[in-house]
Order: sequence, then C-alpha cells, then structure tokens
Amino acid sequence: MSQPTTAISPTRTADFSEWYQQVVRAAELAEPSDVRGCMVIKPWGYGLWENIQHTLDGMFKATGHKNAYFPLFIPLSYLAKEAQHVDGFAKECAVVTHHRLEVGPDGNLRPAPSSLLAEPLVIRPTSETIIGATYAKWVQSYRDLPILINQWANVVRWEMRPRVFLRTAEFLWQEGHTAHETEAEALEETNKMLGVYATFAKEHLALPVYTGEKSAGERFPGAVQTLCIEAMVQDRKAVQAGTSHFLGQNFAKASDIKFLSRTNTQEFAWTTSWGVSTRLIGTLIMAHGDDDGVILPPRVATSHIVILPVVPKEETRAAVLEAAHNLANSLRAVIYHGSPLRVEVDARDISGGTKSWEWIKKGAPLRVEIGPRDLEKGSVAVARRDRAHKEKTFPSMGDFVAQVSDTLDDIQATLLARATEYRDAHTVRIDSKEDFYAFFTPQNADKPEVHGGFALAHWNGSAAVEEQIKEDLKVTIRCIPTPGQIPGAEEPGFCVITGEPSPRRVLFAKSY
RNA sequence: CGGGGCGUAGCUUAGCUUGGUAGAGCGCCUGGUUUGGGACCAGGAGGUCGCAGGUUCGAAUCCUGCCGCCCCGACCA
Repeated sequence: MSQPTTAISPTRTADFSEWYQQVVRAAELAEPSDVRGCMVIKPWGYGLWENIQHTLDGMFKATGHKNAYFPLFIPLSYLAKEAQHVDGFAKECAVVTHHRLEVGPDGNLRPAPSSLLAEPLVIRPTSETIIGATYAKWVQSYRDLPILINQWANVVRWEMRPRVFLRTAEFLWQEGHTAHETEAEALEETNKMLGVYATFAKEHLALPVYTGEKSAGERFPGAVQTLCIEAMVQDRKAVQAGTSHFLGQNFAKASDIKFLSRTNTQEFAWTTSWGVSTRLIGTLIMAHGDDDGVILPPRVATSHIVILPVVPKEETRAAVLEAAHNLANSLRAVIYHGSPLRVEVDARDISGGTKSWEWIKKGAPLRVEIGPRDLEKGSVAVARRDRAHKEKTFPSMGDFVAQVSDTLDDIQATLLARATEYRDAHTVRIDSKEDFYAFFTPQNADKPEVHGGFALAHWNGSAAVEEQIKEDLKVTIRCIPTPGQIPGAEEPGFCVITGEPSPRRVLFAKSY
C-alpha cells in the first residue's frame, strides 16, 4: 500500500489546528482524558516536562530560590481578598463544597448534604493568595526578607475551550512567589526571572522570544506590571510562553504581609510571582514540528538518541543486539551539557520501516541504525531529525560517539535558527490602518489560511483602540517590547489606528 | 449559555432518506514468507450501533426525551 508523502495528515498549511492534534497523538506525547479539558501526559511527553523542570529548577536555585509546597485548596475568602484578582479568576474556578459521598434516595452516589463545607474551597487557579497568607505569618522584620520561593504544582482553570498542552483545565507549572523589602528589589526580581525564562526558551527550547510588558488590558489580575515572553509558532500566532509579575503591594495589603522597617515603621512587602507551564510543550511542538511529526530540541528531548537494531537474518540477531547495547552504553557515558546522554534501544520485533517512522513522528533528534553490514565495517547509519528522513551518514562507531555532542548541538542550533528565521520573516512594521487590517485578514474567510504574524505598529496607548482591534481582528497587543530589543522600536511615531502621537511601537498578533 | 454538527469494534468510518437482525480500512492476535525506510499471504479475536422510552411482527435506520463530544460565538492571568 502506498504511503502518504508526509507522516502527519493534514499538513500544517492544510489545517494547522488539526495537524497539531494529530502530531500530539502520533508522537505519543499526550491524549485527551475522560475528563473534559484534561489530558493524560504520556511518557514521551512527560519526559520533556521532566527535562524542562530539571533545567529550570537549576536556574531558579542558581538565582537564590528554594522550593516549597503549598496546599491545593484555597479558602474562598482568601481568593476574594484582592478585588481584581478574584474578578479575573472567578469565572474559571473549580470549587469543592462537600467532603463526603453517600448513596442517595435514588440509589446513586451523591455528595452527602450533611458534609457541606462551612466555607467552600477553591482548587487553586494560582497560589498568590494562599502563599500570601503564609508569608504574612513568616514576615515580621525587614530581616525576614526577601522570601524567594518556588513551587512545582498543578493548577486548575475551568477553560471553556481547552486545547491539549496549550490550554488545559488542569496543567502542570511552576510558580515563583517572592516578597521584598523595597519596590526596586521586587522590580529587579521580576526582570531577573523574565530573563531566566527568555534564556531558557532560547537556549533549551530553541524558541526565540520577544520579552516585553503587557498592556493594562492584558495584565495579570492584581498585578501592577506583567512581563512576558512571546513566541511565534508556525501558523504565525503568538504564544505567551511565560510571565513574570510585579505585584506591587497589592497582595501584601490583601494578605497583610507587613514588616517593621529599618526605620522602625510598619511597611507592606513588595511581592512578585512568575510562572511557566506545560504550555511550553505545546509551543515547542507548534514551533518546531513538521509534516512528519514533532522535532524535539536535543537539550530537552526525552531521549537524545534511539538505536534501531537491523536484524535481517536470525543468525545475526544476537550479535547485532549486543552491538546495539554496547553502543548505547558508550553513548550513555557521554556527558552532554552536564547530564548523561539519554539513549534508547528499540529492539521490538517489528518492521524496520514502521519503527523508523515511529521515531520520526516522535521527533527523536538522532536515529542510529546498526545491522550486520555495520558490524563488519564498524560503522553505524545515522539520521538527524532536522534533515530529510532518507538522509543518512555512515560514521565509524568511534567517530559517532566522539562527535555526538557536537551533532546534537548542531541540531539544537539549526532549530533555533529556523525558528528565528521564520519569526523574523513574519514580523513586519506597519504604519497604516489599511495595511494593518490587510495583514491580519485572511484571503479565505470561510477557511482561513495561515496568515498574519507579528506586527510592530504605533499605538496611542488607549484601551479603546486595543478593544477595537480585538473586536475587529481578534488581534491583541502581545507586549510592549523591552527597550533596546528591536532596533528602532522606540522611535516615536503616530498610532496606526488613530494617527495620534505614539512614543514607540508595540507588538500586535493573534494569539493562543 | 446561544447557533450548527456528530455519536456504529482501539482508530477512521459505510449502512439510515426507502425498517428485515452490522460491513470495510487501519490497528490487534496466530502461522508462514519477508526484512538496510511505512512488507505480503492465510487464518482469527473484537460491536448491548451513546442511553432510556415509544411505534412496529421486526429498529443502527422512524418518533420523543436525555447524555456526551466537536465546530462557531461568548470566555481564555
């Protein structure tokens, strides 16, 4: 039977949204669960998260943070303490109201009316309030500050329109929560952690990101300032890949985090919070995948290398398998960016072609075939996931092991270069309303083709203009880019919609 | 919550208009032939046709109600 030319159907250009779902499935990263909006993260996908966790955790510790863990349940009254905060999250909260089940009159299990909680508990959508309440107890003096804590946790936000990895009702993330003596120190923390995220995205996920500040309309509920990193994926939409919030004294006042200052006055602490989630995995898939599946950046790949023993004749099986395992062990002795290489031997007795395609779809950076002819020559057949799937090289085993780190780094660099090129090719400066609307309007309204991108345009700073653009085009201000990042972005001009004066360009895009 | 669509094997689905006791492809299992890029042959397992009720001699098919899912909108730090 003839196979399609691509492993994933439909292709990215034919139907990006459907392509994404098919890739997630074909790569065995995750699958929908029986609970609406929730996903089962499978080993190949969870391995990515573990690697992301491991690296970020190291970066957090290197910047002075420690891990702790706070409760999943938040008393309703805590959430209500910060007015904007509760407004922002009220519509998407899962609430626990009972603590016992019983068999009801109809014979079905039901929450026991007698077990109604005096105060409902909210399953955390984020932990500012419960952590704030805790910090209030911990802080007495300026000597108790700063508090620099992170937690790895799950949170629940009852999303109307879930999307695997990108927006699920329950997701995994980390949330950093810090409290400081001064505003300047808290601001510095907010910026520092944004920098950690940007570095991590670029160096480990091979995602070029723009850093910047959210407009008031897009700000975290209760924050004074929300900073973010914004990535572009291959349908040219933006993904907010991480955020860092300067919370001012809002949550300190709500939670009563007070301390006696150096001058013997009662002061409220200045707090921050910052987080990234399993959404990073969705971003990664959409940014790097191709029509044959996902392509994992080596630095976070679940496995770096998969070894595929080729066993055409039964009498060579034992020798080939032994050689495969020996090669795997040699590779595992290689330290790649501080950790042993992650190597898998796929000795399943299925056809070689099928096996190869599985690993292509799963995006393993390197596939290594080893068969009887290689044994004779002492070589291996190596295929890179960032190259055409038939393209192979045939280094000696020794050379392969000696150069494998460089090869992986080269794949990593290629992915970053490709993603950067793609983003830059679709980031444009726009100076007229006509061009702006044309840029974000698909040719085919019924079945929109991949269009648009990032538009750098002037804005008068008004929420009304922001609202109008959102209404007309579903386009939002992704961020006010960090000064110095985009050449010329800080030159003054005139609002692309109203023609009023504007101090600088901001980044517009459709987003997930 | 409003508008539209759909529920048939693990997945994709045919059959429904015109009622007659369920078929295919992929996947899975067994045996054989194969094997350096998605193999082939033969045999086999697997379905209360979303649920409940109604009409009928007879319902996957017609009717009613319910449930679930998908798409569009609303919503989405």
